[in-house]
Amino acid sequence: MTPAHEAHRLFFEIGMRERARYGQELAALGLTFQLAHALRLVGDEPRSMKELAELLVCDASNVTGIADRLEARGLVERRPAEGDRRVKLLALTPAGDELREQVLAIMLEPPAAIRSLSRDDQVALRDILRRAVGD
Amino acid sequence: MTPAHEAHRLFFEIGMRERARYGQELAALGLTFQLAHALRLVGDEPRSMKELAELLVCDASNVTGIADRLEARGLVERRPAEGDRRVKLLALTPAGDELREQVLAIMLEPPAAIRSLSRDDQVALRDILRRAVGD
DNA sequence: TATTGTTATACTCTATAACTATA
DNA sequence: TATAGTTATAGAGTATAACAATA
Repeated sequence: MTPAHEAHRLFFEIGMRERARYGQELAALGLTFQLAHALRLVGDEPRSMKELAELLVCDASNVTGIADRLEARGLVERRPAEGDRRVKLLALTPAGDELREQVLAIMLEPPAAIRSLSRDDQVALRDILRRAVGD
Repeated sequence: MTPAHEAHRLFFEIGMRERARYGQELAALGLTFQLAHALRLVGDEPRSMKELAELLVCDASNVTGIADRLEARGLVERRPAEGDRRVKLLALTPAGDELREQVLAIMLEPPAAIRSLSRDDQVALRDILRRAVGD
């Protein structure tokens, strides 16, 4: 097994653990991954439904339901856009903004596997991953 | 942003890209991630439904449907287990074994981000990830 | 009584296609 | 005609609860 293959295997293993961790923690907030992800994206700035579909990499028809579920919980609201009456913008409510902060805390928390590394290893890992994504 | 946080962000980014890549490639084989994952796990050795549920980290009731879909496509078969007539073992058919090989080729292929690294970086990444998962 | 697998039910995520109201 | 959003529909993944067969 090459170093690249073994690195990938370990990468995948850590990723699966993470998926389980934040899945559980988001569920404790009553959120699925998709809803949490949408909440993150809407929070950066108000988004049209179409924009959100592109950011979520899903068909536009799904965004109706995602927005419905977020809106039903009072986390976002649909607003008319200026200049084009077809467009609706999704914007966070105060409650949505508050919950989004908790989502960010969960999603941005480094995995235990990374936290367990020495400071030097964390820096080396960051530098290698920067090169990997082509910085 | 700490090195651990940035490493996590980059890690997550590579993971999302990978998810999209193998999602597409598995779809070309007519498989979802869950079905492909189940096929991988069954292939190592015949598994009882309960075992498979544990390995997939899902409720046992889901495995009935997963097994149904794989069986409908002739990829696995249910076999009686010896010694306990409640238990059914899932085993690969020859067609399932063949498709599983293609699944493994897709899932074990290192991400482009890792392949693009120098040999030294690949080795360093592997070693750091080994330490991260606690080897 | 407890366990294995199944069924029934319900919710979410996903895509495609058809529809509406705008542009 | 084309686009933004919706609705209808269908399949897959998920969980809970109730059930049959077996232990």
